[in-house]
Amino acid sequence: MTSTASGLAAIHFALDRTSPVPLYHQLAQQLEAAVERGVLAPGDRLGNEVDLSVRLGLSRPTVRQAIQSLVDKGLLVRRRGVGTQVVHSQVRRPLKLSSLHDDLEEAGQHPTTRVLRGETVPAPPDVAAALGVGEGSEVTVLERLRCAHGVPVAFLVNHLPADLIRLDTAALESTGLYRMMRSAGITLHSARQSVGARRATAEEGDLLQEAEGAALLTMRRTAYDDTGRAVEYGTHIYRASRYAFDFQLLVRP
Amino acid sequence: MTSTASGLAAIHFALDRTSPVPLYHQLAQQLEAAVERGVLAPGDRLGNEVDLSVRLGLSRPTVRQAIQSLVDKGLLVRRRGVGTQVVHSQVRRPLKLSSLHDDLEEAGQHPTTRVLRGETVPAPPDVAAALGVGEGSEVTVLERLRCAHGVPVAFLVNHLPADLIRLDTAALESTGLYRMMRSAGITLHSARQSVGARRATAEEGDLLQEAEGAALLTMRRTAYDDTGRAVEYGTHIYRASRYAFDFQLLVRP
DNA sequence: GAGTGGTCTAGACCACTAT
DNA sequence: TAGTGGTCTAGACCACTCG
Repeated sequence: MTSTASGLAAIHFALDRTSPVPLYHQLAQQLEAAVERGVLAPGDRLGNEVDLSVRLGLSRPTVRQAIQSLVDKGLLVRRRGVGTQVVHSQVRRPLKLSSLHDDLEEAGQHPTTRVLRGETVPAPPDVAAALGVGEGSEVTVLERLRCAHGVPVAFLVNHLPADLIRLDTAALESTGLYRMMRSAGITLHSARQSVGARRATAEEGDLLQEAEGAALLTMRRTAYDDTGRAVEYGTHIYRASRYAFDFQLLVRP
Repeated sequence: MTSTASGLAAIHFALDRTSPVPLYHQLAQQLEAAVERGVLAPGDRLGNEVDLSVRLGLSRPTVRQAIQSLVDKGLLVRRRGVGTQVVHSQVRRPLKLSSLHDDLEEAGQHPTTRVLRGETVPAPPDVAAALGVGEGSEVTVLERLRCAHGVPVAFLVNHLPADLIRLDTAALESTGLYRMMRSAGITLHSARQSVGARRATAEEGDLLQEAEGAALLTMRRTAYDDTGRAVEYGTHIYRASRYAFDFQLLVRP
């Protein structure tokens, strides 16, 4: 064990028991940071939960909880009788409730949004069905044009129960709908999505600067909060020539 | 507490300590079954981990582990100071490494597959890059036509390192590629996907019984195993008129 | 056989929510 | 204030993998 200085041995872990952040979470964050910074290289073994817990002055279950959270993220792999290893590279950002705004921002495309329409209307039948509200009850309808580098990328139509959030066009243009919902105290739980394709109508072509009949990606989504209440229904179209859904899946054992 | 017979109280849990199946997993399965059968209705509280652990003769961490696994699945929601509740309906099948074969089978569409091509060839540059193998090294290439009700739905092209599995056309036509890989001892870990759209070429139209220029859904996927090794690279096209990707996302807190 | 993760126990104290 | 989940401990034994 004197021959090689393993990656883990070189790491200094700083755990603060007075912090409100749970110990297992502090440990997980520092392990993840070590992986990001390359201190722990892909394939490196983390080895021996017991030793690690002794070294850190934590109980083994706490150390396990930290490691498990990174396994769930796909960053580490545990194998019985073998050990825990850093996963080999390619794993990053798992599929989340993807927001086009965030997607483009991460890709450095400086997205801008123009709100074309934002008002409260009686729910049409399809929207009422998707949101699980009475037909004709009040819903907020949003139509937005998302651009990157000044070029249209997507046309987004969203419907929300009218009592959920207050319409704020300025905030919508700068931060995106999901962040607004989050800061309005809505905790998203899950969403159903359907991704398809079709050809653009003449109007859609005008809007997105595509020819009539061009290929479009379509996405329909209904999002639910903790309580199972539908909080958003979106029907979006994307220029297939400029946008694709890109994501990572993790296989649950 | 005599006024209402709560759903949970009526359930008989049968835990077998001699079984190789972990106790927390047995409990999770039976709780899940109770939700599926409607014994536990959406909104029902599961309440009180401590009482439940006493009643079952389990420790609280074990009960927690069972509940946590169902929370991770999106079936239950826990809120501090409140309790644990069954999530309100709409949650089901989370996004997994989706296999078109399984998808269609679950939808009752009786899929059939015809292997159009299956051979070993030197890896072309794009395939070599995606699989992380040397250009020109041996890879297995598969071309398959997937049909439902005798009508073409998708054209699937897959590349795999040649040493991974043995080509078995019969098995491929009956069980699908992912099951074959699984039974060959390959444990999938994650995959990167990109979903887009474009218009069909004349050849693609012939193959899929669509007009030239029809909208197609496209999917590119690289799948990795435990060790981070790329085990499959697929470039698929789907008839957008007959197929859409349908899935459920869970938001991780 | 040695070393690893997987499971399980029986407690403890804390933080949050509701009333 | 009572009740809930959230965190944490200090052990124990088992199952699997590898040399």
